[in-house]
Parts: sequence; structure tokens; C-alpha cells
Amino acid sequence: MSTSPATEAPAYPTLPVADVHQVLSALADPIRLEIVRRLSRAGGGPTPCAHLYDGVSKSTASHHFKTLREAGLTERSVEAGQSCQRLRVAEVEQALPGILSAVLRAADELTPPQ
Amino acid sequence: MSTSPATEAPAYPTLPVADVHQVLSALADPIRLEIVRRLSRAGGGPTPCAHLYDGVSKSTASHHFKTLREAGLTERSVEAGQSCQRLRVAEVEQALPGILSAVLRAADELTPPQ
DNA sequence: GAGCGAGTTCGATAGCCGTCAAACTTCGTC
DNA sequence: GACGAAGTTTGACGGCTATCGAACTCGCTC
Repeated sequence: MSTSPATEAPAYPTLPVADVHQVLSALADPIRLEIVRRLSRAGGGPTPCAHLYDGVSKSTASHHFKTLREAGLTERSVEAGQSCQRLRVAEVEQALPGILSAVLRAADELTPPQ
Repeated sequence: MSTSPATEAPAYPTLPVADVHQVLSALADPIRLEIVRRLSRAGGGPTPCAHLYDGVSKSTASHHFKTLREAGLTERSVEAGQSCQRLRVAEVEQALPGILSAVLRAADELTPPQ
């Protein structure tokens, strides 16, 4: 049944940062970690989905976006008609201090950005 | 074939600290993270296997020990006839600075020790 | 409003992972 | 040497998860 709100849709809810297990699971997947890296490099602003992944299908990427969102690592927004993801740096840092920055640093040492 | 060294057995080889993906996967499992927490609380010394887990069978625990060892997080030794595990704090800190300490801190906030 | 492009959802599938019991190994002890 | 305790390995099983194509939805644009 289509509710189709006439005013505005909050789209997808932003969830609280999950516990350490769920966050580590989310970051442990190479594709998801790469998404997080690109979001981080984008400076914390909303980034269009299409810029965040390579080598997997759209449906797979969408699944990973959902996983990251459910872990509270990202949130979704819509900018000029296209779906964007944003890394919730401050919220994650507050909930799980030091983890995100340490993981991003380690990933950069493994495979430096370009 | 049993080589049975007369001098001393290095038992199981200590592996290098694995990449960030494998380490995060190892730490993402609740039972393994609890093992790591107990090893950390033991002050970096070798700790008998039996003190490191509850609620799972010996074989499952042994499987988790192996996973941690393969990620380079722990190493095995034998003290007075019983098998012990040791958390490789310094090695992990050097390979992946900040990750282990941040994860342990987050775990302590989730469920404080006793 | 017809068409299009970008994302998401839906099934379906294959592989991985956590779990256990049972068998085996290796100690130490009687 | 026989027994027992502590760990490990093996084999099997169930559930979770990453993946894809196809169908669907939602905004734009013409």
C-alpha cells in the first residue's frame, strides 16, 4: 500500500551507532571498508552512491550501503535528485572513540589512495 | 609422521599480524573479542586456554584460538604442561596502531569487566 | 505523460562461518 | 604401562552473508 506522503519523505531513518561487534563486522568487509574510505576522503560531505564502489553490481552495493547504515556508520540523504551517503564521523568517534580513525589509517597503509 | 624433537617443540608457529580485514573479522566475533579481553586483562602474559571462554564447547573454543592465531593477534605456548595463549599487544600495535586499544576500550564500555 | 536514469527491493544461489560431538594426541599421574 | 585430563582435529550441519539478475520505485526531462 502506497502511503505516498504529500509533504516530504525523511527517506531512510538514521540509526544510532551500533555496538562494537556490529561496527567491526561492517568494517571488516573489504568492499564496505573501501566505501567508508571514499566517504572519509570526501571530507564528511554527502557523496553520490555511484562514486563509492567498483566491481560489484548496483544491487550488491545497495546491500552494503544498507549494512553500513544499520551499523550507524553512514546516513542517507538526497542531493539534487540523487541518493547520497555521508560518513557519520563525529557520531562514530563519540560512540566508539578511536576505532574509525585507526581503521582508516590502517587501510591507507595497506593500499594508499591512488 | 611424528618428528618428536628431543630438545623443545616450538609447537605452533607464530604468524605475522594479518591485514586490517582479517584482524577486524577476528575481533568482530563476540566470543573471540571476549577471549582477547581476558588476555588483555591478564597483563600480556600467557594464559591457560580454559580461563578464556565460557558457554561454548572446547572444540569451538579451539577453533576460535586458531582464528586469532591466524590473524596474528595471539600466539601459543606451553606452560607446565598446559596450553596457553598470549596477546601480542606490541606486535599488533606496531602493525595496526590504535586499533586494538580502541576496540578493547569500546568493549569495556559495553560490558565492564565483572 | 512517456521515457529514462539512478537506486532499492526481491528471489535465488553459493560459499563461508560458528557450532557441536566424537575421535585422536599428548601430557602428567598412579 | 594404564588411566585421566586438557586441547586439537575431523566431519557434519545449519544459518548467515555476499552476490547477482530481474522487477520495481522514484525523480527528472522532454
